[in-house]
Amino acid sequence: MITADSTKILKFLFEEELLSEIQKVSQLQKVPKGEIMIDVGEQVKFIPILLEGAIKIVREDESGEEVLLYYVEFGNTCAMTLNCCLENSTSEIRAICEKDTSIIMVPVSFMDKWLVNYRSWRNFIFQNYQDRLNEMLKAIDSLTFLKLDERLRNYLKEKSKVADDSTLEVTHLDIATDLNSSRVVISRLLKQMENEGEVSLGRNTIKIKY
Amino acid sequence: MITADSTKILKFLFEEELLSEIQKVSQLQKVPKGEIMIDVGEQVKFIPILLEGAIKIVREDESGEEVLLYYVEFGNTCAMTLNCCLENSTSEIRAICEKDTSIIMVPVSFMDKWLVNYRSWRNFIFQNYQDRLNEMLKAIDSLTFLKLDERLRNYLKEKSKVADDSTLEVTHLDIATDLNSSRVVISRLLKQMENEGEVSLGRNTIKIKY
DNA sequence: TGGGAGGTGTAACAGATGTTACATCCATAA
DNA sequence: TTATGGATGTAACATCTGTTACACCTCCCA
Repeated sequence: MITADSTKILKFLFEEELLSEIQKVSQLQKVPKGEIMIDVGEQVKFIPILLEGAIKIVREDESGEEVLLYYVEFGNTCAMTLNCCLENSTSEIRAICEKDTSIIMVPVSFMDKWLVNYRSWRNFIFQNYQDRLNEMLKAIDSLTFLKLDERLRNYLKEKSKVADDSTLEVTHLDIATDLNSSRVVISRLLKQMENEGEVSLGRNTIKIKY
Repeated sequence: MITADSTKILKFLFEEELLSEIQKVSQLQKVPKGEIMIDVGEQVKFIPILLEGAIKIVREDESGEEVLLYYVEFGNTCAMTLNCCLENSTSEIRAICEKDTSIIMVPVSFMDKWLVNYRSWRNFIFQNYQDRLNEMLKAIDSLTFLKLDERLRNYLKEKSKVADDSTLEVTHLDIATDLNSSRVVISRLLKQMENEGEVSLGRNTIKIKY
């Protein structure tokens, strides 16, 4: 059970009746920046809907190497997570809070009933599957068709959009991890970009110039 | 309208009543091997369900470079296509018949109604979204974490599985296109694999040895 | 029968990315 | 203040992948 106020900001997504159902059965969770919300191999038994903040979704292989898949933002849920809710399997991905974040957690058991009863719920679920598929496609495009320097540019742009700030607090190693590259390579490319006047670099900060 | 026989082989997926609805409103389409079923930028107004054969799904960028995403086989549909059915947008991908193929084409307009009325339809749709997301994840893993030689091995294995034949009819150029690489590189790697006894090569054929 | 198109083999080279090694700088805790 | 760990800069080199060029083969059609 959560307060009616929490759900009110989702009223652009769901009708009044569904909102009050959500309010009755869900829990509110606040997770601070940097914390791991869901890790690879964990069971997930709730559908997370993001009220505030942003979540970074990354994929990890057996040897511990990572790659960033996409971000989940306000009013969205993570379809990769729906996946393992429904199949009762474990998470294929890691979800890390990119900012301080509030989430509504809806028990999986309501999924099917609401699909039948609420058109807005159906729309919500399908819209999310579609968005996630499109994000995955973007990731594949980037990995397949772009050189690392272009991937880096896109990464910085995207991260700056999510943070809503043209100055990023991030280390070269962080970036290397997200792009599955190495720190030296990222430093090299960033220095090049600085020389071209695209960014200015400082300790733990990158300022993007337009 | 199609024959009842055509839908009967889907009875492991749908209940009797839904099967007869599908039969009433759908069309059967046969597409020969090699033909493009759906191309990038096309409108799609039906949900394709595969009765027979296999379909290769590839992504293309602006400059005409390609990469193979995954195969769709018997009893499945292509969630990337559902995508553009529902959004009324155009296809982000190209679907090419890998074998002679029969498809049931269900008009999009029934999608929502059946979601409400048939649990088996809901399961079908969600299972397909999940399968596609997992395929996309596999593609990302492969692109991110594997060297080209391993990607090539996986490619040959997968293609042989879909063809149900350990001898593939394929040129080095075909493979290079699917993996977004170049013919010379693929020839080089294949020759290496032949020297290691993993495959034997002939004109237009690759035989996989275990 | 001759010739062209497409498929394959191979060498030499180029460019992008990853690795290793080491220097320096900064922030902070002891 | 000093010591320590993390962040960054840079050089030298290794490796993987792509490119260009050319030879030769097979198939098929004019």
